[in-house]
Amino acid sequence: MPRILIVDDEDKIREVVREYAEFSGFSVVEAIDGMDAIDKVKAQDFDVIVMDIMMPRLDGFSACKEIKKIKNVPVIMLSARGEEYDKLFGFELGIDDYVVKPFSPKELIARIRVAIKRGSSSMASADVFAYEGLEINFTAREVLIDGNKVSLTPKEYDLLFYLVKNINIALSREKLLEEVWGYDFYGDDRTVDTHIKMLRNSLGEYRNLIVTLRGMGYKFEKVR
Amino acid sequence: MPRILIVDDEDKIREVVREYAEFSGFSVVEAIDGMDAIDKVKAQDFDVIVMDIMMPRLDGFSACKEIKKIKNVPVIMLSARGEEYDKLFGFELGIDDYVVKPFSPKELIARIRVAIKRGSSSMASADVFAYEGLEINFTAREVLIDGNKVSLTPKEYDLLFYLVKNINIALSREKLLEEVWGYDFYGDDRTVDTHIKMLRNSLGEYRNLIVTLRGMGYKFEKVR
DNA sequence: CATAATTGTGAAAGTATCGTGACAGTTTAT
DNA sequence: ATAAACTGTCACGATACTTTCACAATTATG
Repeated sequence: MPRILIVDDEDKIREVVREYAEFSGFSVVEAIDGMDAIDKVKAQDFDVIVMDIMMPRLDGFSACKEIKKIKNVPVIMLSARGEEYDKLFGFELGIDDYVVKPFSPKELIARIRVAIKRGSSSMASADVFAYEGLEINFTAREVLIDGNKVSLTPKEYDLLFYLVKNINIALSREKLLEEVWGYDFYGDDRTVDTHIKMLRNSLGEYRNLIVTLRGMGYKFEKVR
Repeated sequence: MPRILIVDDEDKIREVVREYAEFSGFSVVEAIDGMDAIDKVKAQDFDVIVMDIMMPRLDGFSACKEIKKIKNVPVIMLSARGEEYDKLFGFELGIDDYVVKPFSPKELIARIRVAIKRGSSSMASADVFAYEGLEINFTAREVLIDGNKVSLTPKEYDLLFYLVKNINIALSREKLLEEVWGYDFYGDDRTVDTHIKMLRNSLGEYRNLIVTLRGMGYKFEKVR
């Protein structure tokens, strides 16, 4: 039986969702705000979290951010009508879906089903590059070396992703600056070098997948 | 920036997809039904089309059929819950993927990315010159002899690339200096000779593809 | 064949590029 | 507000590369 966590400070909302969800065959746990939700997530596993944005103590976005650090659970946000900007902001946080209040419980349940299905199928379309013990997950923005998560800085991610997306293609510093830093970056060419250096250090034993093309730039190369 | 065409008669659906897609770095064009979509496809190029099945005037399947006659664009179909059409029928029409409503925008974007990647997987293959055991890959800035990588210096690459790009064309030292070294090089003519020497050494058994034109210059010659 | 013109080549001097650590300015987290 | 993390720049040293030059080898010419 799929387990869902419903997070909202309004009793009435929780009650309605619980009713429909249980009728639809889900097991429901409630949390009253973001802090409460984080505690529950630490203690138990859920298949999906349905969370309001506006809540006392800790809002939905912040809670979502924290939760994603703990476990990768699909999160569906409940947003009040007219919170357009928030949609974009939330998507960045890894929010899977939005349901605008007032919502039809039937619709919410349908979306919960979609989220669960997607979550359990372990994301069939996960965009991943793998080579020996090196795994680069573009979707999750995650790099694993021998199963251990490597934490990269934002620029390191961006640079690595661009290099890997253009595997076996020679890339000049200018090209890299334009594509990774942006066309409006008017800094030193050698900035690339420094970040390549740090990226190589982060890649440890796989550092040599990034080859220097003297007089030209760099390239990510998959050896055979 | 990849361009996507979203075809749906419901404003709300188009709006949501547009928002997420634009945030994800896509350029979005909307069409209100199948006929509209066909007009747009005739006028512009898209990387992927997201289309509803149930629409007034011209439905998604018929529109897809027509569109495929015009251009080969990946098509993702949106089907309402319960509209369990025969998937085989759809794939026969060249439909690349199905997303069932209500969908999570995040999932749709992921599928759009996959479709684009698939579509462009037949991307311009690496720019390569090959002759017997000699392979010159311009894209990767790589030269292989019998499958083994040959490491060249920057000038050797540049010189070789220019020679090969102008295969069977006689090139004077002046021309080579101007094109490979740059118009602002004010050095000795004979510098070319030295680099030709080193390049020939690097090319090993294929050294004689570079032919000396006495009193003139050099040329890269494909025998036979 | 002798000579001049031209090209091949090795070595040495000169130059450029890259990797790196340090640091200051900035952003982000706490 | 303070600490921590990140970014961009710089300068230094090691290394790789380029250029020049002198001489050897080759080719053309009378």
